Amino acid sequence: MSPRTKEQNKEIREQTRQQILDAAFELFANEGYTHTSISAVAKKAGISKGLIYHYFDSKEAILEGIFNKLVEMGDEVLDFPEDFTPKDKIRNVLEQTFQIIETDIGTMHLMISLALQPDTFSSLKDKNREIRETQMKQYVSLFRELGYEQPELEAYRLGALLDGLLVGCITLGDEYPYEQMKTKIMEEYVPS
Amino acid sequence: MSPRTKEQNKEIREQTRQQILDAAFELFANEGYTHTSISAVAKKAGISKGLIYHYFDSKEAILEGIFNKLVEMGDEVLDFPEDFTPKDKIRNVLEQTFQIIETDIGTMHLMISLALQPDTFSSLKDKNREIRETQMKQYVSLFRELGYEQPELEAYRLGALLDGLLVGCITLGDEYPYEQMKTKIMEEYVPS
Amino acid sequence: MSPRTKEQNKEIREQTRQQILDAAFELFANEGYTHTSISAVAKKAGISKGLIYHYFDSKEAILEGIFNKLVEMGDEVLDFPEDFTPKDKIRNVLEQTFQIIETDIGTMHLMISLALQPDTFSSLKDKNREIRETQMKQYVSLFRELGYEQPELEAYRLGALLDGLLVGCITLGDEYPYEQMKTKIMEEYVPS
Amino acid sequence: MSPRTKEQNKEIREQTRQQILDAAFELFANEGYTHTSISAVAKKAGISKGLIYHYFDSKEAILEGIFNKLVEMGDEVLDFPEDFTPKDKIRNVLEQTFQIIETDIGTMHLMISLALQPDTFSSLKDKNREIRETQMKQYVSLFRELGYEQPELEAYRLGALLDGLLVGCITLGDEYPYEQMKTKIMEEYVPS
DNA sequence: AATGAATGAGTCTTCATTCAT
DNA sequence: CATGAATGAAGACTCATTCAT
Repeated sequence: MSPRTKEQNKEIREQTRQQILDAAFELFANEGYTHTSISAVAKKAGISKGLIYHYFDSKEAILEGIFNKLVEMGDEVLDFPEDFTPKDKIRNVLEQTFQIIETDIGTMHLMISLALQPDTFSSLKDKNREIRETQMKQYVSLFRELGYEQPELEAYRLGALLDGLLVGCITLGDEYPYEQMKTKIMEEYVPS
Repeated sequence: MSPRTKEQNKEIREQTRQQILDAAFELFANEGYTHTSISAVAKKAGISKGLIYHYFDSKEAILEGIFNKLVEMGDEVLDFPEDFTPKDKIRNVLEQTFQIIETDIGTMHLMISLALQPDTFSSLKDKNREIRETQMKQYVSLFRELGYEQPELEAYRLGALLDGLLVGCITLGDEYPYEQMKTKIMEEYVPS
Repeated sequence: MSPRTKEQNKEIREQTRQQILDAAFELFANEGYTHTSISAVAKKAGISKGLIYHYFDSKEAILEGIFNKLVEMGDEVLDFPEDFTPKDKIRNVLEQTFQIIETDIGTMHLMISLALQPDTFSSLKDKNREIRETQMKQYVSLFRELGYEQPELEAYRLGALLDGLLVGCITLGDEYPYEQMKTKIMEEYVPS
Repeated sequence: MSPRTKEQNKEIREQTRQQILDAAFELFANEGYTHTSISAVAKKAGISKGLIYHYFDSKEAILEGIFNKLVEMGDEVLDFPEDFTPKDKIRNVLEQTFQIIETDIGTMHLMISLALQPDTFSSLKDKNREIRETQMKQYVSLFRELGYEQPELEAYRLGALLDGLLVGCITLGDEYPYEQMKTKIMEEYVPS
């Protein structure tokens, strides 16, 4: 007799949207963006192809949706309690980063491969650049607090080391001496 | 009227093959593999579409061809005169690597993006993995010669640093403090 | 809580129906029938997509609804006071026709483009044909009253002239010497 | 052994292109542009869907191709021998126009319906407008030669009459008193 | 060795229509 | 009476690959 309430609709929308995002993320991460068809996303999400366009304007918009989620994730890394000493902070940052690499390697893989793809997606590239710069600023202020002589350069160095670690993990997988690298890096920045 | 000699034929073959490879590389690097069509490669190489299939079985085969060239390029880095001291060697390796980053950033971009693409052809992945392992072995023996305690780990560490440097250069471009990083890394491994 | 009375319902129905018709007409006229989506009509009418299907069986049915309105409009042209002389009548017909062209060019544009569209729904074509025939009959009796020798043919001639005028206005817009043509036609049929 | 000669290719290209144009024209004219799918054109032309895009950039480009042919057709009407008297000329123009209406009503139908379609195809509209203006200029010079007082207006009047005739033929078909109208118009402009 | 016409499967996207609420 | 989420068929267009010459 009566239409769904606005809240019901909102809930449905939110849920379906998330389904699409989840399905798309898994496929994009595993098969690559280009090799994933909208059909495949729809099938994985258990909905019709057409419905996807009810929620996203285009295939690229889905990607952006995913990216935004990732950005939110990344932002969490940067916050830590106020009473942390600089040393606590850097340890914390490193631990959280390792954590992400360990649990969300797929996410990181998707992010870095998108960032390095030569073609398309300039919007994503800009966003990625932004993320990196934010992160760098955090690192810089950290190294400054720690009394490093060249905090800026140190920030980039740490960034490079972590990016390289990620690249290694992705390309070599289990053959990469991840644990040892982790330990080594930790000792380098947070000598026990 | 006179048929081409076998040598002439071979020469022509080699030349055409190289034309295709060059055209494909430039397009793959600038536009991305997926966004580059065989037609475009043919046009850029100045030959017909059909002819490409006389030289390569498929689009993927062209990519492999490119990759092989890159591998050869990489191998050159690893050779140096016998009379080099270990310190000379590491300096030389670093210098050559920086050289490549500076002059062939496009090449490196293509290589790393292919290596990280989730959907990338497994054959390329294997080859890429191989390259990396070869490189690592070289690094290891170098660090061993230099008397490092954990030569293996140091090798991976250097690899990570250089990969990360590359990622930085690609994503941030001119905004990346490349020169300073270069100096810093040099001083770290080859203190003057 | 109190249910709406039947009359209220009827009123609402009529009003909503009209809203749909108005919205659809404007869009069809400006963007073309094919390029107008039901969604767009719903949005413009300020109602939901589904509701449209309570009032009309299909997109085509909306078009028919519009057409019917147009027919009614056209019928009004044909009525005039009984005490008009034949000359008054023909002047009146012409004036009203010009009036419509001036104020409702959009309407006329839609009508004629629908009438000429090859694929147009046969139901509309029949209706259109009907309209034209009715009009012709009116013209015929007018020219008969006026004592023309070939009233039938004159009717078709006038019809052609007015249709052609319309086509000119539509295709050339402001560049069409509408006012002069109007004067010329008036003088031809109603010499002052 | 050897590839097709350039001439062979050109011939093939020309022939296939024409096949597509013919098939598309027939379908566009009978079913309407929008209702005709590229698939249908391909099937009618006896070729694959993809091949169409080897010859035309888009569906609209096919339409433009057809239009250009039509324009060429129209241009022929405007040429007549130098020794014609003005009266000969106007008779000739009218006769040729009637000829086209009689033999190529489908063509005329397509042209006028495209010109009146509210949406899309501004390029076609411009071309159509151009055609009309060229025609008008011819008419004007003709009426000037014939000594009419208002050659410009007369040109538009004749244009309107012929457009209206066309509209009548299209909408009423066999029921339209075409022959009588033709005679009437001829007598009006070329009194015997 | 070389050409480019031809194929057809696959891609993203749109939209009239239905249906649960 | 009213909503808008959901469907699915259809459409324009792309492109790796094949093949006759």
